[in-house]
Amino acid sequence: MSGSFYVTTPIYYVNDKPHIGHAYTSIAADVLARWHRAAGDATWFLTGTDEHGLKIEQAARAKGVSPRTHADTFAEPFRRLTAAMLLSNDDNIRTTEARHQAVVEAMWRRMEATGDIYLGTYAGWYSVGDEAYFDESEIVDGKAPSGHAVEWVEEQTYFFKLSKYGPKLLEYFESHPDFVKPNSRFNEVKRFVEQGLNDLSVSRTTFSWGVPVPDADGHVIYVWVDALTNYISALGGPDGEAFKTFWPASVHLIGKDILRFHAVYWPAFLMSAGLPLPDQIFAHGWWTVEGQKMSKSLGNTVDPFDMAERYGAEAFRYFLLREVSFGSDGDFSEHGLINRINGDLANDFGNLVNRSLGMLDRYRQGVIPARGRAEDAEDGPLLQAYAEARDALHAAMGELAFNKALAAIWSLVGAANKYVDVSAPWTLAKQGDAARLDEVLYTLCETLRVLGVWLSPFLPVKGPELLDRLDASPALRALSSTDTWGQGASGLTARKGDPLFPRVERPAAEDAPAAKPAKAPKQPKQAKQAKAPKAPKAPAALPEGTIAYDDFAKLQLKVARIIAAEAHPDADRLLKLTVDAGEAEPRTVCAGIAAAYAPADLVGQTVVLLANLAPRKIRGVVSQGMLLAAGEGADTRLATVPGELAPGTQVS
RNA sequence: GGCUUCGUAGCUCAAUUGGUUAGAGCGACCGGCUCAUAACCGGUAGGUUCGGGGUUCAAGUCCCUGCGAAGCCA
Repeated sequence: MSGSFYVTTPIYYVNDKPHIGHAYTSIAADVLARWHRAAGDATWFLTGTDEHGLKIEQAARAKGVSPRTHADTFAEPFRRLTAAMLLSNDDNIRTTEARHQAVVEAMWRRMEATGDIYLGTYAGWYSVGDEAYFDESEIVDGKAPSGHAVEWVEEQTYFFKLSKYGPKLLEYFESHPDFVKPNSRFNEVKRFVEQGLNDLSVSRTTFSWGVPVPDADGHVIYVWVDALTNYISALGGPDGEAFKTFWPASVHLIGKDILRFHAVYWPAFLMSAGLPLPDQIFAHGWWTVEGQKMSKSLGNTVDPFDMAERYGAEAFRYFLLREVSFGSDGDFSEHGLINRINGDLANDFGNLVNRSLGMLDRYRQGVIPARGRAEDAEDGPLLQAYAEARDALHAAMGELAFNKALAAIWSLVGAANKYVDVSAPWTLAKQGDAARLDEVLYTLCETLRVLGVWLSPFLPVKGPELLDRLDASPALRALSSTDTWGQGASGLTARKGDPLFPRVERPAAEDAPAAKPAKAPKQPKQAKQAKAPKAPKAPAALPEGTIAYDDFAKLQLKVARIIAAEAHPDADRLLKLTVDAGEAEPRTVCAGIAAAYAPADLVGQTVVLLANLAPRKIRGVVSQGMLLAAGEGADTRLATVPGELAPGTQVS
């Protein structure tokens, strides 16, 4: 199935810092690019920055720097995204580059030659914030629908005969049912075009930071003509070598906010210029953060650099693509991220690698054995899981269903963990059944190899690292080497190594959600309530993490007396305490203070108990609360209460 | 205001052209194993499929209506 594959992200507007949305699009594009490279396709992955426009010009002026300097400064973090998110982009175009501007000019001339550009007068309300004109009827309270300020502008501008392309676009949509994904978005586009298109004003005279209109002093080419053209200017334009190989693009990945520009304007420009249209435009969804809409004013934007640093870029990549279906909105939370890391990456996958290579190491000194004796009843389910996962994975990648692709891969991880259980290599080793043990270990190594290949596009460091440990040759890393079972070589020496994905500790504050207080009203409502009344109030300048008194009041802190203490039966670091909190029954509480206190020293101490913490089973003992303490290890000290306060007394 | 989509187990989501006892993951509970990263495997958990009405031999799956949410357009 090798051919050519060209994937793009939007060029990111440099008036903003990179956030989770930018990272998301780029990561998705990266996974596609890596997948297609592994499949042997000639692949090109383009990202870039949009650096023109009135907003940039004004922001630069406000800072007293040149637009160029401003653009340079703000483009830099976007370029760092490549290293931080482990992107494999082949190019990173900037609209301020000469190679781009030349192609924009060429595009203009082509459209002009077709007779689609004419000079006219535009009068209307212009919003700098939206970079768009609004009709009188759209103005709400003297402002743009977005709330941005507008000003009345009358200017001579060039127009593009967009109206002429309505029928052609509809015809094209009809014959290309996969042109826009998801389908619901395609429907929106169709409806928009069906309503009739107005000609589009495609030049500006109100600013100069852009590509000049050829032979028309004072006119600058409309930002979207400029911006969209990046997809071909990066290929050298219509006459470029790369253009011949890679155009039309296989897929433009975009956020749903810029769908119309990509699905209506861009195709119309291309038609006018006599160029082929991209195969597909895929609009993905938005991320909310901890249930709330992401916004600068709320200060809850997710910084991808921060996430990569704290949890690893791969874990972040995995979470974003696994958590929701591409095309739907999703919610980002650290709680969810940690669940994915610990559950999927550490427990399921990482541990599978660790236990498998551990046994190979122990029983075969790390040498991947030749096939031994198969047992259909035991091997069958795993081989079937492999075949099903393989087919599901290919199907899912074909439709950009990354979450399904990962689910398919994890179904094989699950089957392999079960296989270890059922085949019980440790028993085979004890019994000396070498032929069977060989087969089982080979099977596990082959599974790991397949997983390594499949996961490499998603986990571009840990995937190859696993293959390194398996001593896999380049041929054994190609996607095609996983098309049929058993291509993995015997006789190679594998290295066990450290756990691929260590479990991450949940921040103490994160623990609360485990109690799961029946999540009351749904997010959107909360968001609105929180927003409407709060909006006028500037977010108070309180330190991050500040809580309201009400939040504190939720904690039931009580004085308690320790009436018994003993070592926890199944955990070295814990003590099992019995405390009197002034209630009918004494409580059992597990505390991680074994290193600091001997049980006998504790009886009779008066301490502080968090009494309304959800009970939790800790290594087999149900702990009904938590004692306040400070310090770590042997330096831990319980918070004690001097004197003789009665157990049950409220601490406030 | 018009149009579109959606509302399924505590949470996130599945359910071929309407068709047998509505599924999975996470969480919870119980049990098993010991190779492994307090990991892994198994089992259980009974959700009026938002409410109401209708079509049909049969509806989560079609129609009407009410409520709620989201999106596009004006």
